[in-house]
Amino acid sequence: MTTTGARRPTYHHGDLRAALLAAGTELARQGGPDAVVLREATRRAGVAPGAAYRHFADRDALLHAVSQAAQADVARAMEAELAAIADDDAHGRLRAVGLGYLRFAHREPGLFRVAFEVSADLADAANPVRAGDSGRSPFQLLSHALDGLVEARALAPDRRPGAEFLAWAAVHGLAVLLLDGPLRSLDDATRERAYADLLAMVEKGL
Amino acid sequence: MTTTGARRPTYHHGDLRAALLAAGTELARQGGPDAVVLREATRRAGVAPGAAYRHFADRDALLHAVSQAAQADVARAMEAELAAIADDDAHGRLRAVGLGYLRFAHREPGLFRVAFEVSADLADAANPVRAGDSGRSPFQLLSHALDGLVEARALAPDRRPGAEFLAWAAVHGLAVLLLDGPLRSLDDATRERAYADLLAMVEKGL
DNA sequence: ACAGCAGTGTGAACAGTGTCTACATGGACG
DNA sequence: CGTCCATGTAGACACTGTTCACACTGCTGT
Repeated sequence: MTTTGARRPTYHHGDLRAALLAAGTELARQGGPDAVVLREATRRAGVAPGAAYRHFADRDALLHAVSQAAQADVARAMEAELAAIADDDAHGRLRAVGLGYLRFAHREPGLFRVAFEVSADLADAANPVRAGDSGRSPFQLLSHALDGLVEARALAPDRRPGAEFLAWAAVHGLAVLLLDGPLRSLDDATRERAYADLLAMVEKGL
Repeated sequence: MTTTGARRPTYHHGDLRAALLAAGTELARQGGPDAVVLREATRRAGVAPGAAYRHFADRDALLHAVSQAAQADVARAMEAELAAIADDDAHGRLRAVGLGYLRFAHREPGLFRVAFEVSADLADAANPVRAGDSGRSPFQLLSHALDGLVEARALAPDRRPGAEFLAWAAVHGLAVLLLDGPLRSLDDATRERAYADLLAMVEKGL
């Protein structure tokens, strides 16, 4: 997974860039952004530290790449939840993308942090479509679900372009608070009810 | 500001603990959590690196202390907004604490990040009252404002204990998205309108 | 087929970091 | 006045990101 997609030169290593990205992703999964240590990634790829600089300008560039891959993972999780919902159930579709987002944050806290705490990347999250990467960004999925809801019910006739951000803000904020906030240790049922309550609040408040 | 309050022994340095905390806070203000570098703090205090370990067990302990101080700053900012609102204006008081929170995040992004991105601290944010520190925590202020609103209007008769978290989630999420998200560079007027919109959404959705 | 070459990985080095240890110092208190 | 414990120092260690000169490798053009 997380194949770069482009060229596959098969030089000395095979595809070091992909190997470093995979190692970085594994580190991110276990320990969040700070755990993405360049030297450790090269170690796991069985390569000297300097080799990384043939593929990434910086430790930040590696972290950036891991972050983009993690954002794609979030989007995939959202789409998976979406798959079970009928196309005309606008209410359900909004709930699904929100749930996908929140559940991913709980299931993969490290990746989630890297996806959205790496500052420069959030700016990309709302951008049209990433170059090669296939799917939509998490923000686009949420925004699209909101569009559907607005069409289905005449929910907010004067819906201004910021409404999707407000919804995202609420969902993202709950995810963060559940991640390392006062609600960290919560049993599954209560947490799931918090998801539902928040999404209801968002839908009602828009 | 940020005086520890307790003993002031005037040993070699005077009060190194406070000096380190001040230096750490300044570093946090400029560069967020990663910028809180123990050695740099000792350098600014004019002291050897090892000296810090007489007052903080860890770099993490220093960061933790800076985080608590920053949380107190957030609370102060919220209370400052609250001061201009009449006691019986429950609507206005909820808005005020939310605005204080959001405006602080924009004015002091580095401190805000340290206040709420340092994982272990968020758990404390909701706790009753911190040991020596005078005022309320940001969460308590928000929760209190919500209580007022519930009393004033029979807003949510079956208000479950999680409602304040949902409101906090929405406010916090917007703050984060505005900090290093796609809305980063936004003119002041638009940003303030986003604050108002979100708080309206929260109030309507509760 | 062979020389060249650009892409790729190596090894050693540098500065900077957190952290530990043995040692020095100086103010407080008997 | 003398002792002692809290405080600060010096130096070391392991680790990090980053850079440099160098070595290899496999494709390219003649």
